Amino acid sequence: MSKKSELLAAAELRVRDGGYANFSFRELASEVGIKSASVHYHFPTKEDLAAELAYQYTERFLTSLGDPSAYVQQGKNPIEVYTEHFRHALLVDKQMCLCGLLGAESGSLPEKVKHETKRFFKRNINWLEQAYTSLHITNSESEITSKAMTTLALLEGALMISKTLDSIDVFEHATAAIKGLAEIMGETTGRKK
Amino acid sequence: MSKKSELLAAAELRVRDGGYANFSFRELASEVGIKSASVHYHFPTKEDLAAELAYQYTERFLTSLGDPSAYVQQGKNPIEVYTEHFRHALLVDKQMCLCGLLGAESGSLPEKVKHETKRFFKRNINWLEQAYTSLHITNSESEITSKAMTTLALLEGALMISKTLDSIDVFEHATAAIKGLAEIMGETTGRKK
DNA sequence: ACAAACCTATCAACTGATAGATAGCTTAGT
DNA sequence: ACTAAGCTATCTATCAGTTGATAGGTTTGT
Repeated sequence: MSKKSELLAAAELRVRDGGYANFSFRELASEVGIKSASVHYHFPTKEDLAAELAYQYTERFLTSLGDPSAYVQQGKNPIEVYTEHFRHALLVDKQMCLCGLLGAESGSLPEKVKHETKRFFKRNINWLEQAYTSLHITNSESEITSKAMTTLALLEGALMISKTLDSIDVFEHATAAIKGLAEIMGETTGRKK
Repeated sequence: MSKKSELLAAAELRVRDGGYANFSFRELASEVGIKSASVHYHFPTKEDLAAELAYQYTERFLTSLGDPSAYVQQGKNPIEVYTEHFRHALLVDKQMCLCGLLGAESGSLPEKVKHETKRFFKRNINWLEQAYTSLHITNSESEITSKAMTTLALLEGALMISKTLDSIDVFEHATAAIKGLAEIMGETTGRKK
């Protein structure tokens, strides 16, 4: 692994724990065994480093997710695959979603970093829309968008609260609610039961 | 307003924008017109200041919410009252929920601050449980807990994402889903349709 | 010869925190 | 009524530490 990617890995741990302010060039440098001035060779400014971190995090996340419709063809539910990624963050990584944390701080984030954070959410909503479309349970596009956004918001919120309370309860209830989303929304949006 | 509460007000704006690291004693001091050393008179350490901020935020939030069952008696839905509080943060304050942000950072927060943040969430879940109980739509206690946790997670997540994307869309879809929660959960938990 | 990857040394700025002084108010003792 | 003691809220001055960033030099591989 190159020093550059070692730096990003070290930064990721810190940002997912405490946000943008929770890492310094000196810390990262000493962790990977170089000097702080050398970090500036790879990343001109702190803003650049964090922006690239968020960019690569997004790419890795989406690559790992793969193609939503492929899961359906295998008889798997892509939404369950998606929730498993968040469960992994909570139980294995024991860390926040990088962009969940950056998003919360977005009000005081450098422009490039905020831009990459937005990109993460847009891409994720898009993936979830494709997933719900592939499941072809509901018809209207607005219902699909609604489910996609609700799913993402629920997972980000549940991850944050479960991590804070040191208990998986909120997360488990949230994912149970997502499983019910398919039947739910059809009932309340438009059609009255 | 006393200097102490002015300091807390100034700190709140900054923390709700960028988290624990986004305020300094000097900034607060100069904003309220005293010197940074004097801030230590009111709050021995930064940790103490942030902990008191989170404590008072929680008290103010719950006081403002009032008694959930009282709304039911007035023919109002306390869950809608609750979601309005979050909508106010998004559209009027244009800020995060203080504890939503601190919760995201909880991995690197001083102990006292993390404790107060946990307290916020526990109290809010409790309030929502009372609210869903007062509505007596569903019966089982675990269904009520599930709805309470899901509602909170959804609102915290939706607020964060809507703020980041600079669009109310995610928030609107999330609150619509909460309105559907009553009918939803009964369908999916236990009873099969 | 050249460039990528690193170094040393240093900068100005900012951080939380402390020590010690002061002015003004309140209270208790006589 | 006067004073001594103590509290509240602020100040000046300063500390040691950290921060992101820069200029310019060195090493290493091709």
